Amino acid sequence: MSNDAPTSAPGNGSGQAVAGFELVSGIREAIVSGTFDPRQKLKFEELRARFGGSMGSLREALLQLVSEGLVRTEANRSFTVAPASVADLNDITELRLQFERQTVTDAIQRVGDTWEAEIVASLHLLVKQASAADGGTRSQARPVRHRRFHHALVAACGSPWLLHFRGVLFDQAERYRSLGRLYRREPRDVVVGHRALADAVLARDVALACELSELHIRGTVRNVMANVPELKAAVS
Amino acid sequence: MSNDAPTSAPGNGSGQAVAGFELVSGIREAIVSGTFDPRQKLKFEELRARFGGSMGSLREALLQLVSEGLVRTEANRSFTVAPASVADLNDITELRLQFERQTVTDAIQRVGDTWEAEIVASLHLLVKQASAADGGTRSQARPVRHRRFHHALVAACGSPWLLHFRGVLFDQAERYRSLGRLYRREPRDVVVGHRALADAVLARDVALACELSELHIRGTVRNVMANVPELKAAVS
DNA sequence: ATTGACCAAATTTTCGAAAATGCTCTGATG
DNA sequence: CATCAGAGCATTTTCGAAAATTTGGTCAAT
Repeated sequence: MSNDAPTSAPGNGSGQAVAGFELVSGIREAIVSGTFDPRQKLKFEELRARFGGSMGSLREALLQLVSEGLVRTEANRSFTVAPASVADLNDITELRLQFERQTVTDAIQRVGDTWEAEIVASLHLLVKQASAADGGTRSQARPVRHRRFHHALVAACGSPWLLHFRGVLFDQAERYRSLGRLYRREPRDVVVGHRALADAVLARDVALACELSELHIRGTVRNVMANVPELKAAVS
Repeated sequence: MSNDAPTSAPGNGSGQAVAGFELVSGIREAIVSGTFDPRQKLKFEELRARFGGSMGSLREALLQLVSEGLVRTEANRSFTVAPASVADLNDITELRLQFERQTVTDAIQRVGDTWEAEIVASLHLLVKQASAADGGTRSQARPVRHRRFHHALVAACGSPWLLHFRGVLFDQAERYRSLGRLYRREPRDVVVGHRALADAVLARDVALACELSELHIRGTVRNVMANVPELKAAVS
């Protein structure tokens, strides 16, 4: 989906990259974008045909995705795509609201030049690519830039671990977001909402930033719920 | 250290086990207990001598530990033990306090028979083994039972993801706890504190349970800070 | 008709060697 | 004297085959 540093938990050093990168992002992309259905069994043979890699590499990639929560496995049994459900989405959403509030508030209270610059820069990239009707590159780069922008907003937050957890949930949400995009006709306007959010943060308006954040998150959820047929009825 | 289901992120199904279990817990134990120092380089050759396993298995185990935050790695570079620092401990502690409050409060508000039973049972195991001077089994089973008890207290909480994050931090804290035990002469009294906590939860006393929780966590931290020489001065 | 055991096929897990990559020491050059 | 390039060494990463485990089906017994 778009991790520059896959599932690194923060101790207090910097993030890290892990081998088999292409594989991981490839499979993640397939899961997130709905190419593989929830609960589907992931056979090594198939994966190997679609993406390259040997047994070991594939195994590592899948294990990585397990730790991200996109794939499930029991000992000596096969790997399956993690199920998606309304209950799960609700859980993720409520926590996201909480974490986003906390990190944004913290981040705003710690001023920083490079931090502001990164917000402006990532926003620029996001809107620029939203306006370009360049379909090919768009579908690929879109989640990456979206992720980067939202990360920039809260990156100055003082707690590496809270930042990490926020990131995990953001990625999980990306899966549901992507599901929503799949069933939608006209693309939502990503520019105005994000620009307002950035302005609020740069203006150090905590209350406004929190409110816009909540609106943003809830809006996404509402959209997904309305557009994805499987989730309307699906329980488990 | 004591995961029954290593680093499984919760979607909404159940937890999962992953292969190479012995290896993972073995290395984790070595890191948590301080056999391997923070920032130490983990050479495959050494690991292979101490624990069994082939290249691939070891690699998988280490990758697993990376996702747990106990090991670091950069692409095509070696694995190292995650650094430990005061800043990290403080971050973990603050979040733990928050998550523990939330989960305990939630759990108490959802009554449940099997839940109460599990609390009583796990507490029984914990105190029973605390009184036994059976050193051999103790050092092995201690963290497992400790973990199980604290998990039982909050297991009824409605949010799988919050429960997951709480667990991650609990395990991280176990590393620092273990560091503290290493340098301490007489063992702390684990019985009274835990029994009081259990009583408060079973009596549905939210305020008291939260307070005792906070005391418990802060007490651990204070102990670690006071007893571990490396952390007194260590910055990075 | 249902249960239990057993065999065969399919799939996963493990393994150590081969290939690739990063690291260090030496020697040469500005 | 400091810096840089190259070769040799150490370590990691990748790979596909062998071993181990699960799954599904068949047959006999209750």
